[in-house]
Amino acid sequence: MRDGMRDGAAELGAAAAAALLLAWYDRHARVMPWRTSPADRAAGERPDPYRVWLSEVMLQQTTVAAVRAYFRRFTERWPTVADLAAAADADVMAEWAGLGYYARARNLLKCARAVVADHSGEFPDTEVGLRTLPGIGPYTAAAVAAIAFDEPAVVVDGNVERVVSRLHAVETPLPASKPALVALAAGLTPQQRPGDFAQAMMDLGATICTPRKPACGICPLWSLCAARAAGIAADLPRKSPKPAKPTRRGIAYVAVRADGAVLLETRPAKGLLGGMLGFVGSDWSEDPVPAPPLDAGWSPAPFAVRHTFTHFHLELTVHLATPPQTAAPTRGSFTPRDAFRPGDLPTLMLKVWQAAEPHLP
DNA sequence: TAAACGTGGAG
DNA sequence: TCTCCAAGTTT
Repeated sequence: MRDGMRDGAAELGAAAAAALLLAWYDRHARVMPWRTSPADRAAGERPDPYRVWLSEVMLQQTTVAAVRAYFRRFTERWPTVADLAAAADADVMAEWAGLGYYARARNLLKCARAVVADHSGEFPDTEVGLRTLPGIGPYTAAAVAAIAFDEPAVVVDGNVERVVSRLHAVETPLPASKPALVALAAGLTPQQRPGDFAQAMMDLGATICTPRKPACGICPLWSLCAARAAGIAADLPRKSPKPAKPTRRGIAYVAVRADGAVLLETRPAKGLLGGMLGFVGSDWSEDPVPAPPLDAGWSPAPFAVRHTFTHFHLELTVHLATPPQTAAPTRGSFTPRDAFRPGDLPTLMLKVWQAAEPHLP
């Protein structure tokens, strides 16, 4: 059984924290293309669920600075979920190129098509309903429900984990502490303005309650923060150590015909860079197996391409060739030079192209 | 539960 | 150079 008096005190503290945070947000909310201002909402304007969803997916593990340009291009090219659902896969993957975590783009299309096919073109207006869609997990479902539909869902991202772990001085390391942090966040979440509250928590984490050197001196929750009082704010949240990254190697084959056509392939829909355009190559492993896609006078390029993924370093050797017009590759196909936009490539492949291009005849 | 899954910026 | 980290989801 829970202690009624202590619960009452905790509720008062939670209400105070939410009120302080919302007051701070009203003065300091950052302007972003996917947000409506409190003033606009007071005038009756509602956030567009499509834009809220699109921004939240783009923002998964990705900085606001990186997302801005992509959000603008996507919404200009595909203004509604129906427009996106009707887009060609290759166009969406190309537009996402460079943003990373490409499963998001694949699921983005699946989700848009599911909304059109199964939900009459309207996003479900509850956390539970949203959770059933591809690419929408616990965080995104709660965020869209709160921001677009005013549902008091408990929104917990990395910012909220940090803010809450400090506010309550939770010393258990992540990810073990996650359930406790969600419970604490639930206790803070108000019934009124849940969308603003969620965005306020995330803005606070992004601008004041930062991972390193938090600006406790100007924090609206200063007076309520247990970690600040204990002098350990900068040490929280504690995290379990991460495993070291191994180095893998591979070979990329860059073939450009005399007419300028470039050999490219669309990568398999699963796995690393899945669904993205790229150069044909070997596997990536400790001991890669060469796999030239056609008989040609391949010559090793005088450089290597290094790239680091989430869980390993990659060192690519590049082989160059200028095959005849008649060459028939076993993998990929030759793309006319004027149809090849290097910007459609994921960053690793763009690095390969930028390194190889000056060495072509 | 843990591993897979990108990238660019900050310190 | 190198580690950490950013509005996580899927398998």
